Amino acid sequence: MKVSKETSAKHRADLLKAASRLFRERGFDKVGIAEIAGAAGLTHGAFYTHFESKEALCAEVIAHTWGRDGTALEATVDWRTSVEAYLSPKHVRDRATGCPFAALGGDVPRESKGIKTAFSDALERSIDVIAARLGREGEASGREDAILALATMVGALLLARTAATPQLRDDILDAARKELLESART
Amino acid sequence: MKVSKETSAKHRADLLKAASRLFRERGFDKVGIAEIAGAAGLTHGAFYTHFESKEALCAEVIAHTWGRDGTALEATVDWRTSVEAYLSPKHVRDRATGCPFAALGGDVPRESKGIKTAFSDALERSIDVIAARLGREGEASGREDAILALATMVGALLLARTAATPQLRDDILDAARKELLESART
DNA sequence: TGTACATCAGTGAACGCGCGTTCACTGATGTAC
DNA sequence: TGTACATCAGTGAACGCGCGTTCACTGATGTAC
Repeated sequence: MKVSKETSAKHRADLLKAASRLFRERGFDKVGIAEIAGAAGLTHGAFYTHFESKEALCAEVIAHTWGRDGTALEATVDWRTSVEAYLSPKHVRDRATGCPFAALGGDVPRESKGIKTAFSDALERSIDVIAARLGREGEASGREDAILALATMVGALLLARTAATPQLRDDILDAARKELLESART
Repeated sequence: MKVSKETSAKHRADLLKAASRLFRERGFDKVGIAEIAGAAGLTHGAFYTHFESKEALCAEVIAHTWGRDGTALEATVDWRTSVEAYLSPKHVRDRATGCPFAALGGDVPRESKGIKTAFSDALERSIDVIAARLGREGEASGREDAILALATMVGALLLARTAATPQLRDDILDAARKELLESART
């Protein structure tokens, strides 16, 4: 049965939201259309009135995910607090609501061009955002520092998530946190 | 038809080798048993005389991959050369023969416990190897430095592989290389 | 404002396909005599 | 050393299953009068 325009728009947003969480938690391949639709309170058939294909959804999800509950890097809190939240056991656990770079970055090179482009654009924007936060008054090295900080954080989070023991996980988080907060103080 | 013990052992090694390359290139989910068997010159049925299941293969592949053409971190060349090889456009391109942490690290948290354990063990060993290479005469901070270096390298390689332009790719590689070679000189 | 009707978001059965896995069979290997 | 036979690695057809996608149908929406 038909629903109102507002309801339909909400359903589309719900599909994106559900896909964003599920993809980050389990990857593009391990989540089906039916499960995404179900999480949004719909059946799988309705999915195709909102998206042309699963691949189209993936690309749109990527563009959509940043600016939501994503990286915690664009937050209004100070840099130190952002780094501590990023490199926390909680973020290691909460893949579904965490950083998309760490959750999906490894999958992107295997996917289609549309997905790769959307991801790369988000990466460029994130670098700019971090550079703006790190940069002290027209410093030329802003971009380089931002890239280095992002790479270290993403790498540490990724490896921490593969650690089988809390000990190893915390060693990784601690090593990265120490470095990032020290270099920020300079 | 039956084959000799030596041939059978070679077939098993060939299956592991083919799976190691294919998994790193395309991930566990996007590679099928038939394709792995085919790459090893066998049919899919033969696979099950060597491995109990695909999952069992995955776990064994992880344990098997390090110490082969893996990370380039255990090489006989000096540290600077290792870092430059790791953070090179060639390594960005050659996923199939490159670092398993960057290629499969993102998938590991989604997989079974056996896979996670195998991966975590390899991570511990790699940290030790790097610590031994970095450590200067009984330095206490060896492990921490090793973790930081590995996280930065893995994060940079992962992000560089998602970059849609050579410009962004090289910016990422350059930023990480600069940092790693500077901090090694101290 | 009220009525008639075209639109179209959502439903659920159905499809083709590829995957992991099983199994009856084959024939070379390697062992027992 | 030579022969007979049990073993078992490899083959390829077949299986059940879940997936992405399609489509005839439904009925509430929203528009034309």
